[in-house]
Amino acid sequence: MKKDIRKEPEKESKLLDSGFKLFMHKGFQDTSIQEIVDDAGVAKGTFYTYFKDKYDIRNKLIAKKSNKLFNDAYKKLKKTDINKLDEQVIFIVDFIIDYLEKNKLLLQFISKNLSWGIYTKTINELYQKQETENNTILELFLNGIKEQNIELENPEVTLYMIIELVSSTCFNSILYKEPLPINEFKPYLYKEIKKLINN
Amino acid sequence: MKKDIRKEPEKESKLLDSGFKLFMHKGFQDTSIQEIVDDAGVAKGTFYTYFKDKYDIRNKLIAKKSNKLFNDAYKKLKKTDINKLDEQVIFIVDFIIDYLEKNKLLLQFISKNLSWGIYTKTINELYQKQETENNTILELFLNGIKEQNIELENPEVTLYMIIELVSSTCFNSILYKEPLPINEFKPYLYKEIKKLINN
DNA sequence: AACGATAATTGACCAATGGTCAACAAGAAA
DNA sequence: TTTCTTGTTGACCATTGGTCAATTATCGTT
Repeated sequence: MKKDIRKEPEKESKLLDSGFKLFMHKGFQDTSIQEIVDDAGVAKGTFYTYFKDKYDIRNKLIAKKSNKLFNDAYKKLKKTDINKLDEQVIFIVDFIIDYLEKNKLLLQFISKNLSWGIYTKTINELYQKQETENNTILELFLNGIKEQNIELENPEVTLYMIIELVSSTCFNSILYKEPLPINEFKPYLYKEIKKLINN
Repeated sequence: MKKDIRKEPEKESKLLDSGFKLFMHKGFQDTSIQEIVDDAGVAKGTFYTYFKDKYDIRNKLIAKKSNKLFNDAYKKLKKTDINKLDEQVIFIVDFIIDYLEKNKLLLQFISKNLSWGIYTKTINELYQKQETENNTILELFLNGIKEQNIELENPEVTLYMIIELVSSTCFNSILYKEPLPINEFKPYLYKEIKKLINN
């Protein structure tokens, strides 16, 4: 028997849009499901055919938005002719910082609700349903290391540390100006990234 | 007129204990205030004379527990004769990792609920009410730099990056074994800490 | 000791919300 | 058309965070 797919993707994406809009302006806790479905123009019960619960829509939103941001950065990099690995990484970091600085609400939303476990789990789910693109930065990184003869004991771990260092410090630098406002903080950060890559 | 202080600190600490116990075993969301006050043996209203709301008790718990852990590490360090700055920092990091590895529930609680803004704000409040000790690692770090003639452009920023790198990566390594289980991950981390301090 | 003032405590009560489900609608297959 | 599956609806429920008027305990003052 063929599986019947009648679920309209429009409804899900409408709910996602409404959820995102409301989470941005009112925060996750202060947004009720009733408000989301009202905004999306569907009944409350419908919400629960597309999402397991309130956390489910939040996780999917974070995963999608983060992933899009990341892929945009990667696409823009491919249009440049930057060819040194450390500069490539810094280009991507810079793109992401700029974007988040201009979208502090998004950053706030991500940093308040993101946790590594949730993120990887949801990204994985979306990837298996082919609703998201692959993890391109790892490829970039591994290729760069091969081509440029960079010696790293464990590239995956190095990349991981760079990502963590960037995200945790930049979030604070942009949102709370701690320990420095982002523009003063950048040089230190980039120096450390170079150190991590070039030994 | 003298200020009347009749509030019993016992009640507050009983509520904190009950809250901690329940948050550990049932999680923050699944613990109701009714359960906390029942466990502490007070009425619901009393809760709200000691804490502004449910988030308030959570923030105070995180701040207190994190602070205690940190100070325990520092006290133990002072009993050793480690005198190189990078080794001192690694000693403290090691102490904290060990502790959190043995108390995964606490780590989970902290990492799920901690955000930098909340943390610094709450620590600051507690410090002003003299309910917590001072920020000793910064002193250690600055003293070490002076005594050992280490050259760092901006020591505060370096220390900050070390703390962020350690916390974000170790949390994931212990809880999710990503990118490596903590024991395999440690060498990479310590190498990077040394790089950060020694250039 | 007695009194008044202030602060702490209580628990019934309320409003809001996350989630359920029986009934209904719409479309596909026969 | 009839049947079956899947999507949709919104009234309804249980739970919970937070309030507040009334009560009790404690301190300073006379």
